[in-house]
Amino acid sequence: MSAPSPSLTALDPARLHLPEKPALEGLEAKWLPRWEADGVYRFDRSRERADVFAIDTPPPTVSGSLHVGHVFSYTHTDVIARFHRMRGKAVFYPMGWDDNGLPTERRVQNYYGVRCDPSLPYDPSFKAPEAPPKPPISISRPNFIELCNQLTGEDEKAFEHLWKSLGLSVDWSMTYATIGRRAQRVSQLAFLRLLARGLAYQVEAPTLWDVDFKTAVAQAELEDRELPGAYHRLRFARDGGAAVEIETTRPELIAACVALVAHPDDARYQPLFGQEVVTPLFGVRVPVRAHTLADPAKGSGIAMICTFGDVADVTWWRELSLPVRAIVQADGRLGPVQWGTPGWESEDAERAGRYYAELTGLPAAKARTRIVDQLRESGDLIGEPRPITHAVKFFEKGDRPLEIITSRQWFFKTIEFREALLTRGEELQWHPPYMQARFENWTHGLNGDWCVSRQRFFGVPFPVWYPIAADGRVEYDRAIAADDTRLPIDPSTDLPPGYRAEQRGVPGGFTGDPDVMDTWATSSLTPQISCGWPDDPDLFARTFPMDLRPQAHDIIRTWLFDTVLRAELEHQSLPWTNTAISGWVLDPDRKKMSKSKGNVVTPVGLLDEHGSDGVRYWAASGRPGTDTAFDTNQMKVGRRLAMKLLNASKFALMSSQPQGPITAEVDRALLRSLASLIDESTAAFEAYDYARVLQRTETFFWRFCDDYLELVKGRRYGDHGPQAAASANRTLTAALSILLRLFAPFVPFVTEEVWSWWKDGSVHRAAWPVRQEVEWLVSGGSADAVADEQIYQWATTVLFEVRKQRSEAKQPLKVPITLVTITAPADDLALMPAVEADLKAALRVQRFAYVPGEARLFAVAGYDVAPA
RNA sequence: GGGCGCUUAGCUCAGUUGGUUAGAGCGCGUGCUUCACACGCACGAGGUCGCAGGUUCGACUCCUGCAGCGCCCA
Repeated sequence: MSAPSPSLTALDPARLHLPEKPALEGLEAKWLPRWEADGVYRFDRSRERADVFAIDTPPPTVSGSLHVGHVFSYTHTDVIARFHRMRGKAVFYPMGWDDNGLPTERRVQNYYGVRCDPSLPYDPSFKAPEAPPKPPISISRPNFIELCNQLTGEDEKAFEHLWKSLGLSVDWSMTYATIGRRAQRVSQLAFLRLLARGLAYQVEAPTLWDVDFKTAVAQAELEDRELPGAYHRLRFARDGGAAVEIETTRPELIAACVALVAHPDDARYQPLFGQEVVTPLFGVRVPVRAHTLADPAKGSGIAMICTFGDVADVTWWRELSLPVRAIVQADGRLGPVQWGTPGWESEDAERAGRYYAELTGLPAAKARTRIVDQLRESGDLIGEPRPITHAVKFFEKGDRPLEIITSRQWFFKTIEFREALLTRGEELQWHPPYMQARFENWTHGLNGDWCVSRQRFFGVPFPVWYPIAADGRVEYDRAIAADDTRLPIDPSTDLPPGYRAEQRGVPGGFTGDPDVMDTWATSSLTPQISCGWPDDPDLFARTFPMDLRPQAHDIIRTWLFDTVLRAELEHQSLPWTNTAISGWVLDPDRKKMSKSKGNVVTPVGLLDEHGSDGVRYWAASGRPGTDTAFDTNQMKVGRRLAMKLLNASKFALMSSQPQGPITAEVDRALLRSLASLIDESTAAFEAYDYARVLQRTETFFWRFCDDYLELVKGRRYGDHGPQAAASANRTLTAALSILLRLFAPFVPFVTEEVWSWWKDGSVHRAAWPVRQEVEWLVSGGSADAVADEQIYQWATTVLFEVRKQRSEAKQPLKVPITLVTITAPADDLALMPAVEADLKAALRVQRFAYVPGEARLFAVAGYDVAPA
């Protein structure tokens, strides 16, 4: 890493090696191994916190497919990382793999044709079948986890290959996996610390439940899906009064009804509050209650409360202190009920049992169909069901609507930190700023603590056991925590302190917690995992809180929120000071690209076809937060830019002697405008607006090629003497040095290639350009600067006017123009002497003549067409 | 239902505190093998800036309403 110095823009002729014919092909293969061998992106952990730029890289789910969206957003991060590295920061840029959880389990099941059965013992000789058998074979949990590790290992290789090909400047020596030993240790330790402080707790409570995966899910994993349904109008009998009619979309839950509810201000139902009604079919007496959450405009304005049909039921149940009458089981089927026993009292238990027997064991959807027939037959269905479309809550990866099941689950306290989290959201610097609203929306809308246990297999286990009482009852409220010096542990194989192996699962012994943590319970600790908490306090002090969290906007409610929460709980601080939110990649129809839509493009082929620099160019032109259309055209443009860089650089360097003081007005003007570009680019980068830097630099570069290079061509070849050439040559080398460094974060391969022709060391470790580099070369006050700028502007005007006429006359450039007569104000004409020689050469004009006048007129006398 | 964002040339997008005639690239058209580059060069055509009001000497830009698209939340 070099500091800005005059040598950066200087040329050592002895060092220069120009290729005959520069090419883009093979640059990735040439530079990737060299960067790795030279440790160009290695983090220097001797640097103090103030000199470190720490990035909390999103660990991709390796079981997901490689996606062009990955390429898009990870390029943004890399561009920022490279900028800060060039500015002299020690960039802390590790990569992680997020491989635990459902996506991996699903993939392993399908890939190998296996199912996990935790009751089976480990089979050390088990080998995965060649082809997935049907039906799937059952294997033990340890065997299943082996397959998970095997497959994720392969997936990680594919991801690493992609990232490297893309040119991410990650320090690959710091890679972690969220299922790795260190990540397990950190998440178990963090859990135990929350447990000790009472911030982690377990409770038997209604929990969102996926009936296919048979696991609890968190609020953050919900999504609404529009589904056809129907309102069923039902009759509830009332002693000595007219029946009450309610409307419900879930009549199969009548047996789970514990009350009716209406709005306290609803005059229609006010007389009923406190009275009892009787459920249809099952004859259960339930109270009519008042609650503001009941919507008078919805249905008949009075609803049945079941335990539990939806999240509103949970609220009513809790706030109105209602009993539990649960019928839906973990598998989504209606469970058996003994009518007439305590909790299941009925006016007519025999009749209730008869109806219910036909429903027992049916999945909810089938039970609904059946009960509608029963209701029709009993006369309790008023009219026919009215079809509607309504939003139903699903697990985002699930296939059937969620149920709400009462079960024992671990929770992290979240709700009581709502205000603190909102404050953190204000402290965090959002790029773009409006994304903070997503965070606030979500945080305001939280309706419960974070359920972190999952009834899955491939994940981080809870490091606790429970004693088994003499009567065989598991004593959940006496959890035995693991010794935090021994982490990570697996309670299904490791022993709790003071117990022997043969005491597992027997009265007087113990049992391990069977669940694993929500994948986000580990992923929310990526700052702690990568920064060395708590085992490497030295590294932690140099990197935490980190500088940047890049991520996509769709996981603000999960990854970003959870990470802010964990840092607040453990460190009472933000985990990072900035977050850069990237948009999505949209297909040409402006739909989000996703696997399920089948419009995904595999990125590896793109890199081969357009070159890494070309693909990066497209990605980097997408501003933070902005969805960007997938556009191979832009990749081609990027590739063209890279090619142009090769060729223009060759020109700038090929006849670069002599070098000398910068004396020409246009040279000074060019360099001064480059100084402005440096200022603007640096400011934009500091504001995370990398796309602006690329766009401005590209525009400058193209003008540089089309106007400046053409203008000085004759002069630099010595047509006007060595001093004039020396000025042009020094300008060309300086401008090239600065432009290469401005482009380096975006197109790292081609800039490194060109840099290597004439400079030592990597351009990616070279100092980011500063205005001072120009000022070392160009003297003169602001009056000179204005005059030089006018001359440059005038030169480009003449260039344009004469080119236009040559184009209209359809004359090739090799045919000289005999005479151009310029009519213009005297002020303009006074600028000509400074650029006349350059213009004559660039435009092939034999002679200029000048006529003072009001309007600008450029008259081409004729072309000196050589006789055929 | 609440919130956020977007709407500028055929396409993809710039347009920083309101200020001459609204820009670029791609695509298109017409030419050009010009000794860095045909993965090139020159030139050209193409837009009443989503709609309707308002503020202002002046609005793509600020305000209000509406519409369409997308996303977040309930």
